[in-house]
Amino acid sequence: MAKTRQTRQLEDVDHNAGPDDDLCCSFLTEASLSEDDAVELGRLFGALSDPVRLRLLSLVASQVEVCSCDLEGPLDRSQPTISHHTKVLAEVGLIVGEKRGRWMWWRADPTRLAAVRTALGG
Amino acid sequence: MAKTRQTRQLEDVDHNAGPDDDLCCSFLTEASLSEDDAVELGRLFGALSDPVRLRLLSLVASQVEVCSCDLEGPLDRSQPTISHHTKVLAEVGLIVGEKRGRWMWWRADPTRLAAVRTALGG
DNA sequence: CTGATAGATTGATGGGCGTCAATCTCTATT
DNA sequence: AATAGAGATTGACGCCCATCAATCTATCAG
Repeated sequence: MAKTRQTRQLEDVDHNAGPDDDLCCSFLTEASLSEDDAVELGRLFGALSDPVRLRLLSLVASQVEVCSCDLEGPLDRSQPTISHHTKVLAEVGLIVGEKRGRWMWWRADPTRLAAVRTALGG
Repeated sequence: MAKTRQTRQLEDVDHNAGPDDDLCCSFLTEASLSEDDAVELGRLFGALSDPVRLRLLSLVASQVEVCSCDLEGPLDRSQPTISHHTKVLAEVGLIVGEKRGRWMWWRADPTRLAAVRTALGG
């Protein structure tokens, strides 16, 4: 820490953001992000930080619905790996799955993507 | 891979995206992301996936300019750790540094943030 | 020149993540 | 009931990352 410069403590926020809450309105460029919001946002960006997951999301988002079985080929990854990535994306709400018969169908949640965009200063 | 479903190979893209190119126009929800774009975007999101870096960026972006020495306090991290995080953010172009005298001053690059937003489907 | 300070770099450590083989569960088909 | 296929789970392996102490470099004050 320096001596003659403006500083700003964050601390003491008491911000009880629920588990997977919608990061309400955190405008990254407006005020200092609360610690909890930062963790939540970080989780979202973490889910987006893997190239395979990004292409997976891109595949799902560019169609109405995509079956898990149709991801292994284009993404060139094993079945367990695909299952892992869909799980990660689903856990942060970027995609939503529905099991029909033997197949798992995935849809993108545009609301969630928009939330990320907003957090970035939409 | 399944049998009776639409598939789409990506491969053979010959996409020679430069080192730290501006991810031109990748609209996540429109077409399948190229492998190179996915790697580049992933790097950006990776830089944003750490809560400390998000708060750091938030601190910098909410002001005209912030000195490194004024980050250790609010972020509650050691000097080497702050230096590491600023480096990561600078490497993907989210912040830009300028050394003046003994101090390092950081600015956010709104263009870069906007690029991420666009890639998300702005 | 000397001492002090801001920041970068290095090395070490602990933890998390991407990947796949093997296995398990569930569903549909015969 | 038996077989086969789709997806989830587990365990293991290698790699990357966040963190800090120690050190190095550069800049200013005296």
